[in-house]
Amino acid sequence: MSDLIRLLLADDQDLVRGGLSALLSLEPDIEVVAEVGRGDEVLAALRQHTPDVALVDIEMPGIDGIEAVRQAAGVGLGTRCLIVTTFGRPGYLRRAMDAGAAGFVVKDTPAEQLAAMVRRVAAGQRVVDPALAADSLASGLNPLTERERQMLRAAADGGSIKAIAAQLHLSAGTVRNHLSAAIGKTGAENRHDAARQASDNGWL
Amino acid sequence: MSDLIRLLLADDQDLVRGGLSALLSLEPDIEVVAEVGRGDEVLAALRQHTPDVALVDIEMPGIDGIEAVRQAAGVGLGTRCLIVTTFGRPGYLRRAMDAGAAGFVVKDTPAEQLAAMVRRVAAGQRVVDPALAADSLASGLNPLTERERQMLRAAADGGSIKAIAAQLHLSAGTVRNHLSAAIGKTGAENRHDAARQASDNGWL
DNA sequence: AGTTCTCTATGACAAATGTCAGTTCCTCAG
DNA sequence: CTGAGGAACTGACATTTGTCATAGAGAACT
Repeated sequence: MSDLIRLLLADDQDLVRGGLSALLSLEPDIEVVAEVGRGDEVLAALRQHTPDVALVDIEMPGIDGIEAVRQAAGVGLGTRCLIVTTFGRPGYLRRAMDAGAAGFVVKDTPAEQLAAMVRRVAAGQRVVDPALAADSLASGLNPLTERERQMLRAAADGGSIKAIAAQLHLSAGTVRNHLSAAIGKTGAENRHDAARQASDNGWL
Repeated sequence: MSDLIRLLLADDQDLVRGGLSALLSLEPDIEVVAEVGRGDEVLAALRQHTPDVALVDIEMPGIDGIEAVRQAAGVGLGTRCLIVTTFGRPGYLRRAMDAGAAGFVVKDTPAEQLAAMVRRVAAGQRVVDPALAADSLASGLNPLTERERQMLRAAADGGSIKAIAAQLHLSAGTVRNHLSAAIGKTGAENRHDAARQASDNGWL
């Protein structure tokens, strides 16, 4: 067991990444060995630096942080991934853990606790925000089919049903049926409401 | 003129605030004298600590950062405010400068430049992201009336026209007319599209 | 082989929505 | 005082949207 934790930082906001780097570099037992600003740069950086822990944001250009973690878990480099995100959406937590993340914290966690969480993840423990874990269990599994998620993602841009149908190469009637199903499952009033709720739950 | 810049940090995300604090504390000529996590705590902290510069996020609970800057400018404490935000929306920049901000930067600014910007603001200069300034000029003034903005804010939650009418104590027909006007002004297809576009421009 | 689920699609119906024309009231600049 | 413009409202109209019944094709599971 090494006494120095080697860390990779992945966050698209330069100022936030730099801040976290400064914060963690204050710890004597943590060394930031690499920083990336895009999800699709994570895997290459992991291969090059083989850090002990990767701190990964979800919202990033390229691929999102959860996909990046999935890729990292697939190649078996042994890096343990800690998701750090702005939005504590229940579905995010579940998807992150399914993808092989070792931990999940939101960005309004007290700054003093971050280093402790990194150490726990490095030591092989799982770290999860307790309140968020409760939410995740309460909100249940994602009830939407893949097709319904596609419809809601397209609907979130604000276009008409005709536009969505053209975008997905389907008939307008089919789009309406899928959206109607999604509205029913989410308990929403209309497709925009449904898209918002599904997004808030991290289902898209 | 003091050789030590005394700084206030206002950001609702504890991890980001802590990171920025660590980042700026590395600079020998900058001292973080106070941190707050809500917009409505800014004014009291300014009064208590009278810092030279305040670094203020826009998205915060209580009141937003732009309103906090307006309050700060109103009482004439001499603190110069630098807005630091996630979203580089044209309307935000204009509103921030109107409120009396001394500078405006987005969170994907390179971390190494932050201290330099704080120094420039402390020295009495104005600091504005050039690309954003161009966008702001190109996008023009907010074409929406106060009433239309209210409608769009309410519509963004996804409710029906009836729900919006009840919320604002208006008849459904009036709400439809205002929304129709807003749709026309934004060139949107429907009210949800209009709400999204107005929000992206920082008009709400 | 049968069951179940998803995806696709059509047609019909009711409700919600967007548009338009026209009116009243109020405020503010000239 | 007058005119311009915004806010509020009504009624009428066409379009869009949400719902439902129905149905065939394909995949997965028993």
